[in-house]
Amino acid sequence: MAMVAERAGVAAGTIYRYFESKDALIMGTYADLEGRLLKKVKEDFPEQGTVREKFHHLARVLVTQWISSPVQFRFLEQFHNSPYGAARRREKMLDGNKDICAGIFAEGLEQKLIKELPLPMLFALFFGPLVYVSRDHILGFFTLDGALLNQAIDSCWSAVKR
Amino acid sequence: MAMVAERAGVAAGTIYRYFESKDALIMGTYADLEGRLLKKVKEDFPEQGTVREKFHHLARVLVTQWISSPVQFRFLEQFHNSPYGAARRREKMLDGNKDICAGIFAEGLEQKLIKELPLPMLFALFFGPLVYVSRDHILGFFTLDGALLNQAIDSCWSAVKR
Amino acid sequence: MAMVAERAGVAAGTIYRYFESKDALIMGTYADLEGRLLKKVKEDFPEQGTVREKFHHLARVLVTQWISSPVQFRFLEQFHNSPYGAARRREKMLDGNKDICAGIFAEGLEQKLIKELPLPMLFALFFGPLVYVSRDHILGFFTLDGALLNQAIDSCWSAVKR
Amino acid sequence: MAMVAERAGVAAGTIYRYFESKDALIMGTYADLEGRLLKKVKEDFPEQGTVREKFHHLARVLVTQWISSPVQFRFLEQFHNSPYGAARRREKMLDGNKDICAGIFAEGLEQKLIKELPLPMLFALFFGPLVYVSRDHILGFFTLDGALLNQAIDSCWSAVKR
DNA sequence: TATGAATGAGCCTTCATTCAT
DNA sequence: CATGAATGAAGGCTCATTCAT
Repeated sequence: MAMVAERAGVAAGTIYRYFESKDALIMGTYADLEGRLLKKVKEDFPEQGTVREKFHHLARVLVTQWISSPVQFRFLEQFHNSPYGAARRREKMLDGNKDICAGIFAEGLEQKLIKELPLPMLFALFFGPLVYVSRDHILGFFTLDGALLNQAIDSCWSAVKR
Repeated sequence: MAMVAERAGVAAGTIYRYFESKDALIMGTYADLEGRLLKKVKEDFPEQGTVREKFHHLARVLVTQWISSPVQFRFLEQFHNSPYGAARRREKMLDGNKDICAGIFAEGLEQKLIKELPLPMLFALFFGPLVYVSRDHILGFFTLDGALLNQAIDSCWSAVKR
Repeated sequence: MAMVAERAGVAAGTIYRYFESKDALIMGTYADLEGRLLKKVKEDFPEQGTVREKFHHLARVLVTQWISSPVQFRFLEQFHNSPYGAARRREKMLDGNKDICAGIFAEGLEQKLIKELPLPMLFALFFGPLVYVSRDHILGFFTLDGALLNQAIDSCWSAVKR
Repeated sequence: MAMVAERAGVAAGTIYRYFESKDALIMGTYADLEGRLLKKVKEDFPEQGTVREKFHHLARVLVTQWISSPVQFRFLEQFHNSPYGAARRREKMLDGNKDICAGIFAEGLEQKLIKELPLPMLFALFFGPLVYVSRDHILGFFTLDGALLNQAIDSCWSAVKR
């Protein structure tokens, strides 16, 4: 909290006018980040395109965003790996509100284009590699240029498509 | 450290005779865990089998181990996500010592069975989903029975194979 | 201070237009409360009664007020136990202004009805038990009905009378 | 806690090896103090004396102790006025273990020497003035010499005796 | 070699007070 | 006059590490 305050150029106590606690700050920051990410996804979204095109769009936008701001990516990763990340997912599963990702999977399933597997597994197959690929790019283990990203997304598509 | 000492049945200070610091303890624990994991992989390893069979064996053993001991899985995950995990990988890349996983990929590449992509990317495509699938099983988002595990591994194989 | 402001329906800073500091607010609140208490004592005060009757009236009114509003009682108690309580008493001793309580004691002394002891000691003998009895009633250690209150006051009277 | 540590000549963290929390430190300190007080009461206790003599002994020892160490007296007072003091009393009432004070009251009641009133009320009548008298002596409102103390105790006895 | 008491920097949070608006 | 955002010292507590025994 001290570091956050310092970077924000305010005193430590000031944070607590805007966030009830450290946890609230983390949750709020996550929600904000996710919102901005999804907003980017919705821009130029190929509403009329094929499912495959939608997946490509989604994946490309996400990965592009992630690797363009490593600090945010680290934050998202850590959030997902924390108990709060798990809690958030559990909540999300309960309220029927499909988010945009789940929507694309649903469409793919409906059209019998992708495998009939539990949704979390489809997510794992499709997003797992994208997250790892982004991380390794950020860490410098290899360079993810446009061509490689395309191949990565194709591979993910291969994993989930029938 | 206090908890570790207590579980070990020794005094807090004793740890420091065996490990220079908390970090060293974590690194050592990781190395030990990884060693045991790889040992399990080597048991019944289909030395004479096809590359695909080797991948299947590797994946099945790993996932089985992971989900059979969630605490260890959490530890491995956290380690990989920490700066020390990255440091370790960097070191590994430098010394030419191929570990068993890299070996299988090398074999697949040699036989032109899998895509010609940077090794970290192949790892991401193959192991990313496996890790995520294991995590979601542990968190209870779905149940990974034998059939689903098979489909998961097949999907991962689809992602990396030519 | 934040809570006080909220209950008062004003902003936090507004308090400082009316009270110089938290301490001043506390002192002012105490003075107000004491004033109201003494006002109640003066209503129906048996100006023509015996000293014993005056003591009874005084004690009954005070205890009745105290236990009818536990929050105020807590405040008075805490105030008396604080350095400010002591300071206030010291000031009071200096200015010759006898308050109503001291007046009754003076009358009793004059009429040789009560023991010749230092005033603070007479106060202790008479009010100490009343405060404690009120506190224990509020805390629920016993129930102070009218009969018990009468006995309590009689006992206090026994303690100070010759 | 910082001040306690400093006075104890240890680092802040050291306290927590001996007391689980600030509350535990307070409770422990109180128990210790009370124990020492009661030990003093038991020395030279007139086991064969009359109830009145026992009360006199008890009161004299307590007041003498209190005023001989004002800091401890302040602590005891604050403790009794805190929620923990109330909680402690409640616990004590539940376990039948009569403490030495309650024992003397019981004896007095048995011998029909003191009024039949609820125990908390008898405590209030007898100890209330003693506490107040000690406090006022410590604050310098008057000087409690041996003679005055005797009169105070006699007065308290008058308050509770039949 | 093992112990475990001691350390102290650091953590999150609160709250009386100020001051530009 | 009132506001309320900002302040920052202080609070209780944790924990990796050290060192005399």
